[in-house]
Amino acid sequence: MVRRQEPGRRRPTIADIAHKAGVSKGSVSYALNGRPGVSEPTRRRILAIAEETGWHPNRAARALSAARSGACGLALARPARTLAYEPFFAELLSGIEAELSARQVALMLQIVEDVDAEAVALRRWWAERRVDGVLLVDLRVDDPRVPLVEELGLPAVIVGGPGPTGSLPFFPGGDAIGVCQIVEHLVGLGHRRIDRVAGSPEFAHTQLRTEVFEEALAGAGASGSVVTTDYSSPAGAAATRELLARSPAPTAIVYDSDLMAIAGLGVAQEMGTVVPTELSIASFDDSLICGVVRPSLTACARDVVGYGAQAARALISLVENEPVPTYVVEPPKLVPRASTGPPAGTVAPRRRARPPSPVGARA
Amino acid sequence: MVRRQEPGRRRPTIADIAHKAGVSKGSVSYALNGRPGVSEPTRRRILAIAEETGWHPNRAARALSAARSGACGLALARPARTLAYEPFFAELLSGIEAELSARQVALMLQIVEDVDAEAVALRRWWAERRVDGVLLVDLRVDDPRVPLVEELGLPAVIVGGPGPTGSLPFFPGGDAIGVCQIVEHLVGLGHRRIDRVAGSPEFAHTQLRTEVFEEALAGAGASGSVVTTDYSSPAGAAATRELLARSPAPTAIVYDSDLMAIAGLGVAQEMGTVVPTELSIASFDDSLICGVVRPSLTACARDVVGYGAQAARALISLVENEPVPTYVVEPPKLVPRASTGPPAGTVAPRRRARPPSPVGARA
DNA sequence: CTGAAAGCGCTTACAG
DNA sequence: CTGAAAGCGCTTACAG
Repeated sequence: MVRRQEPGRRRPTIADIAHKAGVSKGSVSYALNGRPGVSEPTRRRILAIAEETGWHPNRAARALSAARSGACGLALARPARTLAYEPFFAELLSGIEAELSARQVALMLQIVEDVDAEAVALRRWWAERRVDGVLLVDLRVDDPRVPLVEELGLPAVIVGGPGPTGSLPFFPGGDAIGVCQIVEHLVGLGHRRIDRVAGSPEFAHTQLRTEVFEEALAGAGASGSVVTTDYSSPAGAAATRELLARSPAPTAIVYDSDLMAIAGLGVAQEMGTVVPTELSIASFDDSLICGVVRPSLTACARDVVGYGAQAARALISLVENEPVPTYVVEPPKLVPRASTGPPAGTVAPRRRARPPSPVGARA
Repeated sequence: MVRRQEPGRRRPTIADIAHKAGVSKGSVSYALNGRPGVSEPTRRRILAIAEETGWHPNRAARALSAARSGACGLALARPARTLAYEPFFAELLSGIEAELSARQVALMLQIVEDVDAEAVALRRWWAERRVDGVLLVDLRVDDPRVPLVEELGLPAVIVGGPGPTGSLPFFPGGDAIGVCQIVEHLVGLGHRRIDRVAGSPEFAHTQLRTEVFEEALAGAGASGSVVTTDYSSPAGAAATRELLARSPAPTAIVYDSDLMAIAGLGVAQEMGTVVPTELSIASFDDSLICGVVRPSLTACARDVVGYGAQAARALISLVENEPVPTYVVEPPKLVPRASTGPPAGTVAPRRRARPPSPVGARA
């Protein structure tokens, strides 16, 4: 076979090292992988030559013989610009990336149309041996990916999953605790009519939030309804308009994402509804934006970077057949800001807005 | 050789297909790759079997024989959470990802400490044949990566580069035009003392912006100074404090990133400096945040997602030895908002702030 | 048009 | 401790 002539420098192989060291390729491989089967002096000589020639293993060759690709996959069925607009995913990716990079594991990231396309991507990665394992986010009720990875024997970890699903390790995203904290906060301020602008109902975490939301309201003697959306700003705006037009109107609205909360705040201001005097607004995820918009937004802050990092670490352990480490992330924390206050007509004292520059201390 | 027993389903290989079709592996390879050398009926039979068995090429095997990894690399010397906090990178990555995903090309992404670590990563990727090419961002003056990739013969494309560097295709990031637009806008409003809070001076695009900024000021008979930072919020805040304490104080400050502009706005508000009456603020990149902060921020909007997509496409062409497509991105566009106005004492009419919810229309 | 074979660069049992 | 060899799953010149 004749190879296409490559431009650029030639890469040394173990054959080159074996030749220089006067030993076989097998010995070189043993030495380089720290395995028994070579004498200490030989090992040192081989390592020195590898070092001085700048040898690194050809990943394709190693993957082919070791049946290990050194990559993990994440297929995401969200709009293409989600990475740019949803802080949640940028943060999650940041955490995943840090963990994988540190271990020289590559990430296959693919943005697709829908769940079915996700399954297609997973199956192809598996068939191509492109990845050693996958991260599953945005779990759906009866998600087809779960039985698929189980059938294929493809190591997988669920991130931000609502709870145990099939045999897969799952890493909860703090949705239940977060919703409780927000409702408690609002109820504590005196609200009894609290609506929620939710994300896509197809996602299991949306359903979990809804269940917890309704239970929490009932438990507190409050009421409210849930409008689901596709997470887009326009949908968040439309839902807000709809809720504010109802009678009786809610005195507080909870949003499933910062993007929608901002859109909702804009609608309220357009409609002349004063926040928080006439309407309290609370949001999820506490991205940078919550602290700088006026009024600043009360939000539930989750350690999303931590979720990503821990899930990635767990997946690596799973792939290596090591015990999956225990999940330790910061619990969600409610950050009260200027967008929530007692409902109109209440005598409870107004909280003061926080100083105007919480931003400077963040990055 | 005995393989580790893999759990899960067995993946079909071309040998399986050859066996089922009663032909040689070579014929299967030709048929599957759409090459001459097989009769049409045979080809169809082979394709049907591949389809029905769910065959996909083992990427490692293909990479090993074709000397092509099917991956591109991006090493980034920025703080670990940059992806989460700097909208520029999330948007760039979003564009790159969309383009690569569509062509089944993987992305190796690695966040490292400094330029030297970037070079180490590139060299390792090259030696491991991990990537077929790399994207170079945050180009520095006399960047060591340029001679390195040239020496290695590693296909590379510069993204957001200031201009031609070595033999590499470069994709300018609109820095010069953007700075001009901002200065023109401010000068047009009557400002004559305009300072700038810049990013890291080590980056070539920072230097380019500085040159253009100073020329533009001089050309307009205005003056001002530049303070460089590490792009962090605290640094942006500190620089603002320093500039506002000077005498004469600037009537306008230009920021190199939204993150720093927001921090600067916070400082101004803390110091009781009214924006835009006493101080105009303009920023770069126009992320979501610019439209929702109060006052909303005048910013130069660049098509960062487009930069990423085009650079990725160009890199793929380069790797495939095809002609690199022409660069066509939206030019930067100044988006005037409420944070800029005539300097105090000017009689020019105040512009009105835009309606409060430009956000709802965006996502 | 088709088959048999070599080769990509590793890993790893198996003999010496 | 060391070497020779087979094998991972492809691609591709070379003979028939």
